[in-house]
Amino acid sequence: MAIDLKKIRYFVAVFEEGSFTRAARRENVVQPALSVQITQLERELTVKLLERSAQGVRPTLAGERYYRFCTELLRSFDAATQEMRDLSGRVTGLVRIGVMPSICHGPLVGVLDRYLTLYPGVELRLLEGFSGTLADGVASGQLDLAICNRPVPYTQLTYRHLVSDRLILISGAAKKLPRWKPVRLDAVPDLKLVLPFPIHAQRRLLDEHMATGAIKPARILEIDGISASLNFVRASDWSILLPTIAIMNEVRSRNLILNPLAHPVLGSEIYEMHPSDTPLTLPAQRFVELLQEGLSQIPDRLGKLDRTYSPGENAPE
Amino acid sequence: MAIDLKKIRYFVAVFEEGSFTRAARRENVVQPALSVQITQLERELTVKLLERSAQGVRPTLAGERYYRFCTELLRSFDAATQEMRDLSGRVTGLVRIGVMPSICHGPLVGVLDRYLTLYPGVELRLLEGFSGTLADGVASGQLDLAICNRPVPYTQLTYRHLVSDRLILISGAAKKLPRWKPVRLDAVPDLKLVLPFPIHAQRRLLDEHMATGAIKPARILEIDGISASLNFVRASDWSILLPTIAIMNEVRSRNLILNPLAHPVLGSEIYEMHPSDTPLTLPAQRFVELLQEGLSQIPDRLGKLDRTYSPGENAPE
DNA sequence: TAAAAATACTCCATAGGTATTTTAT
DNA sequence: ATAAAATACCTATGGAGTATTTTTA
Repeated sequence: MAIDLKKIRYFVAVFEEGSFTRAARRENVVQPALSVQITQLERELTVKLLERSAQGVRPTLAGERYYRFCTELLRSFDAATQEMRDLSGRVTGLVRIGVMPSICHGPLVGVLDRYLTLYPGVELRLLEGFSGTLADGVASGQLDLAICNRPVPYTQLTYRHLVSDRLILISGAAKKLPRWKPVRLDAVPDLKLVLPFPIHAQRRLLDEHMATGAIKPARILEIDGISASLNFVRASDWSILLPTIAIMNEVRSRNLILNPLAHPVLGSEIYEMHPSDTPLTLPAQRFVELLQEGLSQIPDRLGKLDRTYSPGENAPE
Repeated sequence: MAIDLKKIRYFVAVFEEGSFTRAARRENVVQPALSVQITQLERELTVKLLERSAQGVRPTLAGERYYRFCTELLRSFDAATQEMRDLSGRVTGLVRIGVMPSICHGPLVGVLDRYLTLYPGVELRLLEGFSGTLADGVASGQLDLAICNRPVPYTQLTYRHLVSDRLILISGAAKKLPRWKPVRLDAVPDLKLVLPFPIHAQRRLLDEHMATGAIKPARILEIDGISASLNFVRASDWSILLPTIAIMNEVRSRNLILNPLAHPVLGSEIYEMHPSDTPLTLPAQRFVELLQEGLSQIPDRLGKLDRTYSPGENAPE
């Protein structure tokens, strides 16, 4: 009867979905449940919040206003709840994290595993995405935290540098390059390069170097998606430029040839990003710590590999 | 199971009452109900909010923090709910009003009656109190609105002047003063004056005039409470100074003698006061409108009486 | 007529009540 | 020994499910 957080959540869902039926799906209830709850809400408020039609619902002016209030309320409620959980010292609660693809492909696997066993009380929600998407997610409160390259500066977001990485040239075995030998990109003969889509910051950086002639690919292929790209490269004589962390799990793979870049040296900076007005929750802090630990081991290992192992062998058993 | 507004209200009650038992009484539920709800809340938050003892409860640090959040949440929730109700144009919802005693005694009676019949959808909560109490109530969010004299300026409160009134000398019939004849207070022989307690602004004003000799009471009696004072005055030859509005319902009473003040002229300003950051809700607005209407009629009536009726008769039938 | 929402009912989970036990001073 | 909170158990209100009707584009 009275208004409670459930009614408010339901209203937010119906508002955002523009449909009782879709909102019911999202909230894992049945459409009539929402129908009666929203009707009761409107009766309590003595005001119509939504205009119903055969195409779904559109908010009234009052509905728009109430929606803004509801999202604000839920946001501060969730924040307070998490703050209390953090105060207990036990790492529990919900944490929503966005991670850029190269890290998802590389170090995340091991970090995730350790994180989940170390903190069994945590409910983790993970989104793989590019810097722009992730920044939007964090800015809109959909994500608590994102791991990404520094994107177009949002003023309401705080960035913290985690680690500096470098791009490495990755080629299929068919490309007869000397393993581990540093290469000048403008000196690689018949360089056939797989590139990500032009929307990504990484790609724009590469474009600049192609414009100056520091990178002179013979051919270009655009594939968006690390797995797809790597699988293609593996079975061909094409190459791709990725942060070293992205292939940390494939370092031993004999059908990938890895070459550090002698020129140009292409950096890849990895940042942690969260809303400026909300400090990281405890589960989020712990995630960053574990990830940073995982990340900091990479350069060492690659460097060691670089020094120790001769052409013909990527790494030891 | 999940945290909802009910749990939050219960926690606020237990926190404020310092006791499950008292909080249960306040919330109209039974003690074990609160006990399990608060326990569930603590489990959800994974943190102890209250330290239980045989003397009741005291909050933990986390409890203090959560309480601050909860009151803030409930406040903004209630405000939003009322704002929605106002948007509907129908005058509904809860309105909590503080009113100073002289108005309670005088014009409020008729105004209340009209208000309640005009707006049957309104739930009214009324507190009689003095300026200081009322200002505290409004500042702390316990009251939506107060009708009072302008008190010590709170910065977060907005005042609006409603009407100017004057103090009038009210004496028992045993005090043989000429009815309705304006008097100089320093010329009233054997003036025995009933005064309110020194904490009130009104009293401090009178004290100043007594210090300057503008008022020279032969004797003083302190009674706090208009009804008590008037009843005593009615049956004696004592006098009291009150705003004219306070005795508007007793103007015809033969055993009260009323004399406007020729000197000193003592004003009584009546203000409406509410939190600066929250505009008046619709039911509150309507209350002020009705009250102002009721107040503005008083000076006319008294003025008319003053001119028309001779000594020996206060007013017509 | 085909969607989407509303209505009517049935059922069950859970909040709240009653009785009692535990705890701390 | 007393006062307060916790626990155990029971009851009933109300939220959610199922089936169906109503509405409108």
